[in-house]
Amino acid sequence: MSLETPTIKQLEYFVGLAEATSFRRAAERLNISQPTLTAQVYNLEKVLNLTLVERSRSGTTLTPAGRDLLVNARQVIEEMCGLMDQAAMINSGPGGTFRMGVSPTSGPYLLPHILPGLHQAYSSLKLYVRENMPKTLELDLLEGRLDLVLIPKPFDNSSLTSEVLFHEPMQLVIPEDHDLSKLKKIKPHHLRGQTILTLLEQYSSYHQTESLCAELGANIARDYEGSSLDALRQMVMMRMGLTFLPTLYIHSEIHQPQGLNVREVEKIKLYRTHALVWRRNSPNRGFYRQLAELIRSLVKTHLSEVKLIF
Amino acid sequence: MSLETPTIKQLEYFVGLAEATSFRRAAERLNISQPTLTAQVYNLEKVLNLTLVERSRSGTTLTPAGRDLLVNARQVIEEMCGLMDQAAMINSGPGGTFRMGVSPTSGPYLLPHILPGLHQAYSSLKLYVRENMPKTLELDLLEGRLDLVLIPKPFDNSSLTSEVLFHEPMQLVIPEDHDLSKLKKIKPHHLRGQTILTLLEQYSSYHQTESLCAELGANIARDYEGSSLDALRQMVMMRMGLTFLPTLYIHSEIHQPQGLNVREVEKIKLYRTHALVWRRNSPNRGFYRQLAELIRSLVKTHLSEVKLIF
DNA sequence: TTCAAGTGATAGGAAAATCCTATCATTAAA
DNA sequence: TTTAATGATAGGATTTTCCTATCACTTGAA
Repeated sequence: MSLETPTIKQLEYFVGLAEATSFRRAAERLNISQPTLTAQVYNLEKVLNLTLVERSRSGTTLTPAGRDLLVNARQVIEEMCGLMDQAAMINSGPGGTFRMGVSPTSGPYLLPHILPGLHQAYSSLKLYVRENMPKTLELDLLEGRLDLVLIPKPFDNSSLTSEVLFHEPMQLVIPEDHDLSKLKKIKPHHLRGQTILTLLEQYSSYHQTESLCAELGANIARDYEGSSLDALRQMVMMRMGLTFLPTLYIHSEIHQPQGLNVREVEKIKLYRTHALVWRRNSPNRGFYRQLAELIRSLVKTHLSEVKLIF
Repeated sequence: MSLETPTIKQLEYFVGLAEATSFRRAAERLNISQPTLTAQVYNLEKVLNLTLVERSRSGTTLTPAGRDLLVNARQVIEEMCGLMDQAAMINSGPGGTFRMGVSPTSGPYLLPHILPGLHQAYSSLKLYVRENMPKTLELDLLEGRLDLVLIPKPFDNSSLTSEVLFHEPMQLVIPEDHDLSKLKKIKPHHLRGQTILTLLEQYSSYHQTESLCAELGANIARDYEGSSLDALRQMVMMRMGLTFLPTLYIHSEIHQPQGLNVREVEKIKLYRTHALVWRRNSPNRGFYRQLAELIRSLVKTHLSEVKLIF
């Protein structure tokens, strides 16, 4: 674009004049004075270096150039109206396309229960969901590539605000023909010497599991770290060890752990804490807070049969 | 559109800020001061009633609303660029779509020889040609529905300017088996008592023919007035009378008057005068004058074999 | 911890643009 | 000839836009 562009007002005035075919009538319709209109149309002609309007003592006519540019002027105004409409849309509800990151260990098992309810509550809300490892998501959030992140705690950044959604118990998963399967109630000491499979270190559950194993005297399988819950399940079925899986995963019908047994370990409270995270100073933080509250209540109602702690 | 729209500048500033992700850098690129940018972006946000940009001490990020509206803003600017381009195009040569009216008695026989040359001279020139009766065209021109008219004189309006292009002789057309066909040279008195066919009164040649007939003692056929030169030719072939046809028509190869003879009448100078007409105060009058000159020279070179008077 | 460099926000005032009222000159129509 | 309507112009008030100087804060390096 060159040094100077016309003003939107000038275009509006020009279109108004073209429609009214008279400076005075147009000025009246546009609620401005006739000299103002004269001056602005003249300014427009000056920036474009063209004569747009043919003045006579009996009204005005467009020049050929004026007729051609009238089309363009209308298009510009049209686009501007589109922008205003869009802004109004966004204003009417919390709008815009929010980019949310989720962990692959929770997204597939949590979001299907949440998204319908969100769209019902905020019909104009658009979500773009991206799955990635929590550490990566945290960085994306900090650097503005994401607006919201839904991951298990913990995370450690002071410029981020988070709202805890709920706590999800982890349950021990063992092969059906494993010795421990015979036990109804598994006690902490049973785990001593067992091999425990975990996710990659980038996943937040890793460190939790690690300290737990250290406490119990169980070993962490260093060689095979899973990158998905499904992978962990497969590895347990192949007798590579035991693992802790989140209740939501176990509950999800698609992944009924056939050939596996699920057990609680007495006196051990292992759970992951899901949180919704955003930048501390985000202008939408008010809305994000509402969103967290809504998600919480949605989980409560839609996942009432799952043991979750709020 | 509501009461107030953003400014083009504000949109440009906003886009610049979105691209630079920092008020200072953006301000530098946009050649404005940082406080100005801050203020204008704030104004934009106020008009739209939205927060577009998330400010932090380490640069800026777009909010979801900001990202969505960035698209719209770019579109508006795009359209504005289109307008500027169009204006530049029109500026580079005489441009815009000129609406020209021609008489059906001259357009089909004259324009094919002219238009190619016009487009060669002014490559950006666009012409929209409309055929109609001269009287109608004159009104359309006066009321701004046309920019230019190419018709035979005369016409009588003081607010119109015209430039004579050339004079075109009219020639007598008679059936091959008519008595006068035997004569090599036809003299004025031969026409006494003959029936002369003319176009409708709305055509400019009518009055000329009328006064000539009165002078020679010939009769005008009141019952059958033609509305096209072809119609006149047909009527002559059906022995309904004689007529004067313009040289250009006779010359046009498509209408070689088979079965008819063309004769000049001695001492009679009947011709029609073609003129290019425009509104006296039209801003393009300078260009129209050039156009007339160009048409004249095109006719001279492309129709040199036709006897025309300049 | 300290310091330097970078961020956006703010204040105050200058410059430019926008707009208005009042008026003029010309034209078209009554 | 008069009357009403047209667009152009002058002068001045108002609003917007913009700049300089400065502040408050954060970040990252020393």
